[in-house]
Amino acid sequence: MDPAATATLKTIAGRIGTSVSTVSRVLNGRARTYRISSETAERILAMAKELNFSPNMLAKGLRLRRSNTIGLVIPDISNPFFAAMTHTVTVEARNRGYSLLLCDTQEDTLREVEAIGLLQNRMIEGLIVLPVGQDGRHFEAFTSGSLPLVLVDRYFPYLRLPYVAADNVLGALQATRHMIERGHRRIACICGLPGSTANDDRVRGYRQALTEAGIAVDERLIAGQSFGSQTGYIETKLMVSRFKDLTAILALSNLIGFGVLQALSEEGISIPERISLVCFDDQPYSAFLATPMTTIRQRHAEMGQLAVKLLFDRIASSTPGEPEGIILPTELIERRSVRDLRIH
Amino acid sequence: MDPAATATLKTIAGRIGTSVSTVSRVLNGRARTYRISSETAERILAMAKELNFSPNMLAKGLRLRRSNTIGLVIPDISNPFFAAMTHTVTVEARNRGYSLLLCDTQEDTLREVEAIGLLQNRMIEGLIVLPVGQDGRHFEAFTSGSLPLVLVDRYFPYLRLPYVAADNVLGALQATRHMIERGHRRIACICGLPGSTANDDRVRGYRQALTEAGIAVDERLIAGQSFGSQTGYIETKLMVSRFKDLTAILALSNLIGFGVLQALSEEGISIPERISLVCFDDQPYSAFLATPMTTIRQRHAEMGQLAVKLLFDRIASSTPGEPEGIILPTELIERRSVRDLRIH
DNA sequence: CGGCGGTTTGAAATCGTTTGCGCTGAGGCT
DNA sequence: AGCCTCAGCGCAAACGATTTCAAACCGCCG
Repeated sequence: MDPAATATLKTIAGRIGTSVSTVSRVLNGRARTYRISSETAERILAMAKELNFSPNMLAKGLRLRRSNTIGLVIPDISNPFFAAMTHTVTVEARNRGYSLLLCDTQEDTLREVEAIGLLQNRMIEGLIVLPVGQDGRHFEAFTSGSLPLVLVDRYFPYLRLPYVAADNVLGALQATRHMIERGHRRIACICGLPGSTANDDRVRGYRQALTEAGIAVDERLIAGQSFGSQTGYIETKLMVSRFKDLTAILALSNLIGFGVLQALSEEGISIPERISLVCFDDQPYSAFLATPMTTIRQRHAEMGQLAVKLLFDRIASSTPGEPEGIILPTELIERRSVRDLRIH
Repeated sequence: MDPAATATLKTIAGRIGTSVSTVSRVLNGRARTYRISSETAERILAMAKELNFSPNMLAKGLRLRRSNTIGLVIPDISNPFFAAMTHTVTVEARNRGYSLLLCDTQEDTLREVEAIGLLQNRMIEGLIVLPVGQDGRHFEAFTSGSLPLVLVDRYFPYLRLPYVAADNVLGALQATRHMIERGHRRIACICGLPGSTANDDRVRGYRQALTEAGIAVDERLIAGQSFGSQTGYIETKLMVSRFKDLTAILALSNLIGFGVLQALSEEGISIPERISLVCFDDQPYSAFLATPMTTIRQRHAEMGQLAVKLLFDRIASSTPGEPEGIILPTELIERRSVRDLRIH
């Protein structure tokens, strides 16, 4: 019924009356170089097709010490930003004949460490990690280049590892300047995971924009501990009740943005009339929101493609070379969630 | 520096001065049953820890004929509906000690077939597929139960295979009835991939609701060929220009909904004043759209969990038993995108 | 007729694990 | 003394593929 499940080199060899070596050589297209008679070769090919043979990748991987597999470790696939990245990575990997082992760490460093260990046992040839980002010690082992690794979105400046990330400082600068130019002075910054470059760079951009405009940074206006929507919700509730003079919010992720939206809507605060808002991560729905959202676009498709390219470059060349860090510019997508305070 | 990469049973055996068999047995916790002296066992354990040993899963899989891996085949991870599903599947798989091989078929049956073949070579122990759904012939081989498979979201009624899906007929019924009850008679249905149960059942529900209300089904009001946003965009443009008496649209997916939104916004048609809209798939952003969207919620988290449960039940029990089909009810989430024509 | 060269193929080792079976030596029983 | 039992472990064969080394066969030359 299904000999496919069990057809092996030996099966073919047995039926043809030849040895496994010959079969292997023919099936790997080495018939010529090993001078297998074309008659034998054809019979083997025919039989392989008939039995619907395809090689056991485990055995192959064991022998060849390579598995044709790469690993992808990601904090949370249900986040559309990560999902988009995953999409391009799977497709690119497939195009190169590689399979993809996926781990979702749920934004938990411990699970991240576990996942990476697990993947290594599976003899993956390369690893793309979107790290949780607070702690990077478990990546030190990779600086030797034993297993190609590329970091995406968040990275560790003190580790010599290739990465591709968005220019988070620039993004926050663009967002904050945009609001300042429109007359905003009291701007809250609702943050993600402290310690991650994605967060800290954004906060730095925010501070810088304020400072260069001669506005004192009010530390109480900087709050938040994670990239989830709860952070946005809670911090917004607190902010609007505490600081009546607040006119704008910078949300450091799309999920945080949701929380802000929810809280503002519950409080009956309208955007942008009472509070202006800029969110990180442009999304398909951003334009269709009640107030079309002004956002900072990160080029996630390009990030994914670059990560794959970087990774396969390293897989291909045995000499790793200098690890590159690629920073992609961000872009401000202006819609209607920022009010111009100068008019009126 | 990193002996981890190369530590093997042999390494440990060599250092301790014992045989690999003993090491294997101890490391598998079989010390007692094989009567290994506790002294030897402890030395082995200690050495394993020291060398940071962890077994080569390829070799293990080859020998044991099981890889501790399952496969997930999905049309498009960047679609939030699928992303949410993927999230629960990865997490559940991990909780059971399994890894996850992921394939994105880009809604292409050919790639789907390829992907499934590839995964089988990797000796996966089970497979969850969200099929493209038009053609299911390549699933026939699985009805024998050789490799546990569960279908999600779309399925094939003529194949005896376990599946978990939403009650699409019900969903469309709920949506269409909702609109009819509010006085709508001319309701367009913008469809996804014809031939897939997800699409066809929804269309059936739409027809049924119309029929039971005594409204003649106008075939020209049923259009669309794919679940993507372009379908929504194009068909909406055509519909509104052709049928001036149209008062409502049923969009059979969240992506189609985006297209509808875009087209309507370009045409300057307001929701729900001129046109009412109900979309399949409730999303986090649905409530925050310009017009909070009335949607049909499918319980994707439950679907993912059930799929995993079904799959592991089949993996665990060698006797497959009757394949179960599980249909999850849908739920209408009423917001404000449907106008009540009876008032006013 | 021995050896050589070219052609076609096979045997066997290897990758890292697991596991059925059997070996060895000590002690006890008759 | 002979035999059995049992603790404690090792040998070797798998799993399915790749690859090195060399064998077998042929014709042909000297």
